[in-house]
Amino acid sequence: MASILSKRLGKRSLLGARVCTPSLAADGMSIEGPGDLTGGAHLGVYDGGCLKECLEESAFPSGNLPPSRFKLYPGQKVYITHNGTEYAGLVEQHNHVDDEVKVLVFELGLHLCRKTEDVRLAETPKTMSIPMEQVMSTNSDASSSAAQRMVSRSIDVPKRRSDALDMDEMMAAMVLTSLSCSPIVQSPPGSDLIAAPQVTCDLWKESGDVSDSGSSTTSGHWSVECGASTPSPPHTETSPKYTSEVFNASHVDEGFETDPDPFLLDEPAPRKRKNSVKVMYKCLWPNCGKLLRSIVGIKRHVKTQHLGDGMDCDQRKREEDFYYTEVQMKDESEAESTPRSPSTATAPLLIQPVTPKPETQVLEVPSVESPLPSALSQSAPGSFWHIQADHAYQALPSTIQIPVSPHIFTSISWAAAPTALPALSPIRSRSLSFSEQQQQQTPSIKSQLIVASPPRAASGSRKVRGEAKKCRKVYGIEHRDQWCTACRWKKACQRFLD
DNA sequence: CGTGCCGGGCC
DNA sequence: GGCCCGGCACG
Repeated sequence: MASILSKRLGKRSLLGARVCTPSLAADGMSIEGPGDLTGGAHLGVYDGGCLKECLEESAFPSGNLPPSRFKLYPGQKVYITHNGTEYAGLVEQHNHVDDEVKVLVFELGLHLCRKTEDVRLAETPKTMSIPMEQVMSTNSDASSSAAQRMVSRSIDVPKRRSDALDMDEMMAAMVLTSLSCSPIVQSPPGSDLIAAPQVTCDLWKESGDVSDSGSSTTSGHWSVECGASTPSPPHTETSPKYTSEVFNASHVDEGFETDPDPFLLDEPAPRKRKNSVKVMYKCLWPNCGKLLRSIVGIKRHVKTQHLGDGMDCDQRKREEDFYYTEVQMKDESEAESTPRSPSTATAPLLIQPVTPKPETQVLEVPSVESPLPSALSQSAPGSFWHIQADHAYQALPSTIQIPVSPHIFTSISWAAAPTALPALSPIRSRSLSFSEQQQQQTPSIKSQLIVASPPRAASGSRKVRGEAKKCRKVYGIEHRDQWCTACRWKKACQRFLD
């Protein structure tokens, strides 16, 4: 039945139905109206309450509804103007073909025929809640209370509104969802987010991108890592950097660079950083290693700095992905907002490659390696010097001591570290001559020795007890006066050297 | 536990 | 610098 169809349409239509025109009313029964019945019509509904009440209540509501195509159902309460007076009535019949409505006006006891457009609908909020089923079942029934109920179902207007609302909400939700889902991904087009429906597509697309980059998979990490979530701190210096990057094509630095794109800063990246761990994207291009906060940023970097315009879009895009990797950096100090020099920037940070790409290996090397040597070079020398002093204290020729005693090894290992130092004093050099030779012969073990030796120095510095007899043993405690001086002094025996 | 001797104090 | 000794490591 057409009514069903129209009803459905009506639901969708936002328009309220209002039909009468003031001037018209005077005509009485004849109704003229628009031919179009298909439009969704919202009819006021009246649940069989008293007419009077309806009149009072509905006098205005219907008026608010814009005149338009609508459908009237038997039993539906409407208002019509007759002889200059408005009367409430019930729809008896709605002739779609002629677009006329037959209305029963109780007050006059008349059946009036009016054009649809001249009929004003009485609408009540109550009707909104009426379920569809009711409507469906009552369609064909023109009389009886059932008809009245039917009317109620027509209340689509409000419902429709809710629908619209839902749609809006959904849209909003989708946008939000996409935002939250694809934190880092947001491409420079972040501004697009503002846009409506179309955006959605892009967003979803983007989200896919996100997972692609691996950020989505790492979300677990974030949740695990607790800590102060640091929403992107103000990066005031970013702007300048950005400009420099943009304008200086040859600009290549390994430094820690904040994301140049202001849009990206406030986005997902901050969110992801639930704790102090932050995700960065590192350029894998040889000798570059640039760090950026966002995928977009790194992509752009790779594109502009390394790939250039040589290749076509597709190829370039693939290349972009290839030349950067995601890394998690543990940022203990909140210094992230301040620029750092290349050397200091990476050291305190824990760089943890997230992506399985082989290139990631490269990342760790620089940051981890650099601090190590420096630490050793600083600590080792001190111990070394101390040892040397000890040897000197005993006033024994270094050439003899070193080869003879098991300490040799120790000495050598220690010596290795100092060699790293550019300048050795003549004295030191002399005492080290032996060990230095060793070191030159086996440069490859240098690092090992360096690492192992420090601990030894502490405990191993003590001279191993010699096998030879000592003065004490020889002469006995009774003849202490016959001991060598060293023995008397409880020093290393010089008479019976091992 | 005896011994070797380092590290350090006293003069 | 000579002398002495507490204390540790080693066997």
